Amino acid sequence: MFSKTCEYAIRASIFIAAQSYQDKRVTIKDIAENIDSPKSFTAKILQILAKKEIVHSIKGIGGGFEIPKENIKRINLAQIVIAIDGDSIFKSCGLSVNHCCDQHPCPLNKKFKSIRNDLAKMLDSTCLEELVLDVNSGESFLI
Amino acid sequence: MFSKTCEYAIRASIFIAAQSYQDKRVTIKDIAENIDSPKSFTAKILQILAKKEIVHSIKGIGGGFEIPKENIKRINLAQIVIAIDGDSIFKSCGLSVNHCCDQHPCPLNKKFKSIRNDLAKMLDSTCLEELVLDVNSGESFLI
DNA sequence: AAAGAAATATGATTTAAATCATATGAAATA
DNA sequence: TATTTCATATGATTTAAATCATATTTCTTT
Repeated sequence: MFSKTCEYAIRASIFIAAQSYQDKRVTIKDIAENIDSPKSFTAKILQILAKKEIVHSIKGIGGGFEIPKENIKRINLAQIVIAIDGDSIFKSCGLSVNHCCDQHPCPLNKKFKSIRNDLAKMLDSTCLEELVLDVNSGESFLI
Repeated sequence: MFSKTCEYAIRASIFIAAQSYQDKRVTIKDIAENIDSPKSFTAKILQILAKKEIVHSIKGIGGGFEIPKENIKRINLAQIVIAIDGDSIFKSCGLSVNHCCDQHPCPLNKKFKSIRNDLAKMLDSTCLEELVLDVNSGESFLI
């Protein structure tokens, strides 16, 4: 469904948000350990998220990553997915038929659109905050 | 969503079925040309489909691939997807969290399950026949 | 100002998927 | 039975994603 990169991005974002929610800033090492991801690879992903202003990075001693509390409500999964994988998951043809569209549909066009729409709706309506609450209350896990 | 291999498998199956529906047998070359896929790669995929008895292969002059008419009704997309990609798409965690399950759910477990179920339902309820009819009537395209 | 701790930037390596190429085997027909 | 046409089998190559490694930059603290 998502690329591994995107999965790590989502898990990292949730973790950072969960810590920021408790006023804690986290380093790459913290993140990698707590979401069980390769450290350098995670660093690369965080750079992208920082550039897209999904996470905020602070260099130097005491630095790390955080997500301002106001943003935890505002950031949704769709933004993260788009930042990493682009919007192909929302638009691309399920059978990779060239130029598949309503005027020139693949045999699955209609049925796929419905599922893709559900996915898009879900990603769009799921903000970090609700995921953070679940993680912080021990109802769900990142590892 | 699906691997490229699986996409080719689905398109090839639809094409073969569409031709079989009109009592025509097709060669690998025909298939590759008509679904715009790499020929040798397609051959490899067809071997798998033949072993899983989704398509029927006939060697020698006049040979090729076909899907017996009775089967065009019976074969659904889920069977093809499982033959190629396995059932991971129906079961795997959207965030690749280790051992994600109801007792140890990732933050997206619930929401993903709902979408995966819709997908499974769609693949299960879509048989080759309905796709073939669309293709043969010119309503949808494989290329 | 110096030292240390952090992110950033870049490039190399590994792995897996996708693709290409070719030799082999089986069936039909002449 | 020889030849041709097809699928089958196998392995090599390419490509892209994932991972690893390291040098550089920035910031903080002393």
